[in-house]
Amino acid sequence: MVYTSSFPIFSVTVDVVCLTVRDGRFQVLLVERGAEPFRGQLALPGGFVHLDEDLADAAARELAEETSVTVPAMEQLRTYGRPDRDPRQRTVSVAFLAIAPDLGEARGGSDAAGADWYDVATMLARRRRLAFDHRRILADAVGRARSRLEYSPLAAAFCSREFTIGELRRVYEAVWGVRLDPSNFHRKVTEAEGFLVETKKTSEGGRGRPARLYRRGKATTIHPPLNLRVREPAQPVRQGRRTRTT
Amino acid sequence: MVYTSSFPIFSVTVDVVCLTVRDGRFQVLLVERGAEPFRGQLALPGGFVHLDEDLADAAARELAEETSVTVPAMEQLRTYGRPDRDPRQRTVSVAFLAIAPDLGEARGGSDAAGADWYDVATMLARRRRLAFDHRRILADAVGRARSRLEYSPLAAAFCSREFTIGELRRVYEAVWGVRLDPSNFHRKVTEAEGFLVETKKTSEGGRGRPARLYRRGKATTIHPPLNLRVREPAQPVRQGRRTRTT
DNA sequence: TCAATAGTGTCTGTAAGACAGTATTGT
DNA sequence: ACAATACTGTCTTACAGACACTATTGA
Repeated sequence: MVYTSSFPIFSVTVDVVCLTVRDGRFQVLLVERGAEPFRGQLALPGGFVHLDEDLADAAARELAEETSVTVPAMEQLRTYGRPDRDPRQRTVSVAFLAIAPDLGEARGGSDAAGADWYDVATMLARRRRLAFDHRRILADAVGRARSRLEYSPLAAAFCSREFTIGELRRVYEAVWGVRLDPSNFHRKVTEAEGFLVETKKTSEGGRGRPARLYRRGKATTIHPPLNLRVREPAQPVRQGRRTRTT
Repeated sequence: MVYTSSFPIFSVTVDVVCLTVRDGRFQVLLVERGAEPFRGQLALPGGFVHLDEDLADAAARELAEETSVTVPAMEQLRTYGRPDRDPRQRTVSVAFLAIAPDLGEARGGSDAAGADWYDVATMLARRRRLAFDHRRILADAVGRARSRLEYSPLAAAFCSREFTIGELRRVYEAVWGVRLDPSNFHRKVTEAEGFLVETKKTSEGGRGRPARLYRRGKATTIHPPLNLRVREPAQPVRQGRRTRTT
């Protein structure tokens, strides 16, 4: 098929940064490219937007086609359009951020060669290569996710529908790469209006005292923001100066 | 000229939301459209991206062409791509946020029929009509600017190169639509590391005591965030409850 | 002189961090 | 019993808001 136009021709694609926390590790869903360019390299799932399709719909479709993962909602991240970012033709890519709960083992995608979860820190390491400008996109997405945790109930999207406060805390710890005080964390999130809804159930089979299960509340923003600050694993801050990021 | 492609054909445009504060009023730069569709209606400055042009460059070019305004930097806002947003053909528009200091009276654009500043509140009123989905874009931009004030030195971009703390405060008051306590504001911004750089000069010709002039510092984020809360004009909060947004 | 704006100092209440202490499970 | 995790309470300190007070100008 050949398309024609009297305006400059762009291709528009979507790329999806799908993040999760598995076993306390912050991970991203990547596919192995089955076609040129960058054949065989790791890349974010994504592809061309159809002419009659909304951007977010295209992102959800590509994610499902290539990885068989579906997520409840996606958030637009940023658009990447440097003239040289795709060697084939001028392509503008709209990136989306998706958050998935721990989905167990990786799924074979129906479309791409293979889809799997990878540690975010590893993929952001200098020497790792991702197709196109996907390393940059991943970095932007991680930054966005980290800041979203503080002001929005995003963390709950990393958990299954019902979760304990401990599970929620481990999401923060994995995404931020810090350790948090369990007591203070408990107080902050339970006092944040609309963030969590208590259920009558408790967890089972854990090592310690069973924990109450919660569901995500209706709030879309957290007031006041969690404003949690770091307690480094190696050197716990005991006394004195407040550890604000400076 | 006719372009051809074997991929679906999109047009890619940029739209610029250029905001300023003039006489204590929060305003946006709009042009009157000289061509169909939406001829004669108000719209954000913007237009088609050239094939070899970066998105941010296109935004700066269109802004300058249509309004003769230039700004030091622009920030990407969001991308709008609903299939029906342009009646001509499938168009994806990347919106940018630009902040300008008070530039005095409006300039005639060299390209569009006319460019002028309009009150943001008026243009966001329900009954106002802007071309395309530009009212939505404007609303998103205003939300972004409001939240940026708290965490970044963006407010200084609304001021000329050297400014007083009073001028800076009036930016916050205009953008947020609130009144702030001058003393506490002074303390917060002067204590925020890297936000402001003191000069030796003072303002002249004002009504009260001359104020020291400051320049923007090197910080790109403000630590800690200003976290300023509202003192309503009508009903000053004197005693008791803290006025956090709830 | 007064009005207006700039800037400093200080008090108070809220909330974050530290951490001790209690509760309830599996091993 | 002990380790592990969940949860509660309390002390201390940092910081936002209120506001009194001083400083310096123009009218």
